[in-house]
Formats: sequence, C-alpha cells, structure tokens
Amino acid sequence: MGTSETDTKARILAAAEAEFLAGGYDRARMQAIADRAQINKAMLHYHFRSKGELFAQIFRNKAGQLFPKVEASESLDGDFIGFTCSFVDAYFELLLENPYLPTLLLQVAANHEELLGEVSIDFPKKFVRGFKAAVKKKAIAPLDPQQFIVSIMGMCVMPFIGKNLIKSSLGLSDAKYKILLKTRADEIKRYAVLLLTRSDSRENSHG
Amino acid sequence: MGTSETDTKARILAAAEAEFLAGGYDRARMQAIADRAQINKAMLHYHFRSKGELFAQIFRNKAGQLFPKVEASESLDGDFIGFTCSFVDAYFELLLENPYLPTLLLQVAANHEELLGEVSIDFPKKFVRGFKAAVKKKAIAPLDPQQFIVSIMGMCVMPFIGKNLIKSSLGLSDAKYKILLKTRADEIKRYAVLLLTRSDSRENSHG
DNA sequence: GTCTATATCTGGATAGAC
DNA sequence: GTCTATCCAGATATAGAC
Repeated sequence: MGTSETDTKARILAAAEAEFLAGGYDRARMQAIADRAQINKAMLHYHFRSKGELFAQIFRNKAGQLFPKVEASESLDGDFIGFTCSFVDAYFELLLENPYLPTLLLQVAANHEELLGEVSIDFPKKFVRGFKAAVKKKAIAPLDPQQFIVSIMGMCVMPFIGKNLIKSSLGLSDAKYKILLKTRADEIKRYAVLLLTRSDSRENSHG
Repeated sequence: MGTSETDTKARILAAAEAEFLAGGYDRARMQAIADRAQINKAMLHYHFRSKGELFAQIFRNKAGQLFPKVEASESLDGDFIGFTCSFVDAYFELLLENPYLPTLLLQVAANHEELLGEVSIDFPKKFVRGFKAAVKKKAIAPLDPQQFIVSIMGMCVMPFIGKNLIKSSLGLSDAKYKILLKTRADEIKRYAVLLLTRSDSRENSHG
C-alpha cells in the first residue's frame, strides 16, 4: 500500500506541533505547516479534515503525553515539603523542555474551552488534598492550599510566558535571562520551603 | 466644523479598546469595533489608517495611562517591606480594574515587540535597586532581587491570565474564584513579608 | 464626516487529474 | 497518496457619492 503514509502523517504532526507551539492557533498557517512538512496544503486536508481537527489532535497528543509526567511526581507519603520540592522540579523541567507550552495552554483555556474539557488536569486537586492533610498533621504552615498552588504555578510559568517582557523590563541579555532560568527552580523551592516551614513561630504581623 | 468628530473618535477608541482587550489583536475584528462604536468600517479607516495603527494608539494610550499608576507607588524611603506591600496592592488593584491587561501585554511582548519598545516599564528596575539597597542595610533577607520581582509578578498575574485553567483544574465555581481573587493580594503580601523577613535565622537547609 | 459598494488580499478547503 | 489548480469565505482596506 501507499508509499510512506505513516511517515508523512508523522511529519505533518511534527510540523503542525512546531507551528502551533510557535505562535498559537490563530497565528499558525496551514501553508506554513505544509512547508515544514515538505508537502502541500492539499495533503494536510487529506490526512486531517481541517485546521481545527489537526490542532485538536496535536493538543490531545501533547496533553496526554506531558501531563502524566507531572502527575508522576506523586507519592504523597510522608514529607509534604519534600513532595512539593520534587513537584516543582518535575513541573519546571517540563517547562524547560517545552517552553511554549504554557502560552499555548493558556490560549486553549481562553479560546478553546471545549478542548480543555477533554483532558484531565488533576494534579492541582491532588496537591491541595495532600496540602490539607499535611496541615492537619501540623507538618506545614496552615496556608491556603489553593492560593499556594496558584502561586507555585505562577512563579514557574512566569519566565516562560513573559520572556520578552522580563528581558526588556529588567534589561536582561539572553545570557542573563538564561541564568535566571537555570537558577529559578531552586529559587522557587527555596521560597516554598520558607513558606511551608514557618508555622507556629508567628501568626500575623501585618493587617 | 464637523458634526461630532471628536465624539466619534472617542467612541471608536473606546470600542477598539474593548475589542482588543477582549481577544487580543488577532481575534479582534474591525467590523466588531465598528459595531461597538455604532458606525461602519469605512469610518474606522477614515479616522485611523489601519488596524495596526488603531491598535498601536490604543496600546500607547493604555500603557501611558496605567503604568504610571504602578510607578506612583514609589517612595523607596525607609521600610522596604512596607514598600513591597504597597507595591503589591497597587499592582493588584490595577489588575482587578483591568483583568485583560496582562494577557494583552504578554501578547504584545510576544508578537509586537516594536510596540513594547515604545513604552518604558521601569518599575522592575527600580524595585531591584531598592531591593539591593535594603539588603545592603540588612533590612531584608538577601534574596535575588530579579527572581523576587519575577515571582511577585507571576503570583499577581497568574489568576488573571489563567482564570479558566485555574477554575477548571481546581474545580472552582465563579463564586469561589471570586473569593480567591478577593483574598489574593493579602496572600501575596503575606508571602512577601515571610520571605523578606527571614534572613539570618537559617542559611540553606536544602540543596 | 458619513455612508454604500467594491476592491483586494489572505488563508482555509475542495475538485479532479495522475 | 500526491499533486495542481481553483474555489470560497472572511477580513482589511479603498473609491466615490452625498
């Protein structure tokens, strides 16, 4: 049968992924995808009905492949602070390998909610559960778990979604920015430890 | 002279602002702007040469009007922790009033770098300077200032750019999300105080 | 200054030959 | 399965009357 059907399909998927990740759905061009895959537009529509269909498959692919990597940082066994640190490590490593992912995910959440519904992102809820249990055991400070996980995500994600903004507003060279990235996971873990550790020593000294 | 030229122009600007803020440059439609302003497309091009031109003016407007509000939280006088708290308050209040702003700004930074160059965002640099001075005076913990400001921005901005994602992944209703927003500034300030306070007590107990 | 009508351009999708 | 050629819709932009 066909010459290299499966190969072509694979090339298309790779090309589409690159194109969609680079600029998001709206800025992606079918022509550009075709060029990347070294075929012509007609072939795209032969293998995938439409741009939306192609995007959906890419997204499901990526999501199903990447989210489990974060979930896998499980084992809510004993040490919740240790768990948090390894979570940050896993999460940040994922971002380093897929720097365009957060922007894309936010775009999907904003403009393609139906796709977001298809994938299940349950590590935040899981994290919150573990957090509450640890608080009950007085192992960590009694902070708001939801606020905390939002903070962790925000701190991790910010340098990726705001790369240009950060570089420009802090006047960072590419090299300096790279250093900031390289040391960031440790910095976030440092914050997390400090915040989770401090529990009884003082209550609230600030209205 | 003309009937209501200035009024029309103002209506266009308001309409365009709403449209651009809602979905960003790419998703904005000239027809939609015309509808909002209760005129027709031709008038848009009469008053503003092109979509890009219109967008640029809106952006310059907004930027010139909003960034100073954050800068104004100045007075790096004595208490840097107090300064940080009032900065967070000012920053977050701005976001509450303009929830779509961060997403738009990030899009501009990513896709219209030339526009970003036109506006001067200098509160991050200023913050870093104040931070270093305070560290030298041993008034706060010796953290990395750049990492710290990126963290603050990330924590503030996350609930706005990731509204849908947060709601869905944490299973929050509109009401619950609203509460999260309402209490968030205080939470961030709490973090900031904790992080900046802890200086000598311990050094590094985590690789 | 404001309108209707239309030109133009871009990009997604299809037809049909091979 | 792959190509060329074409269609078609949507969106920006312009022409020209009033």
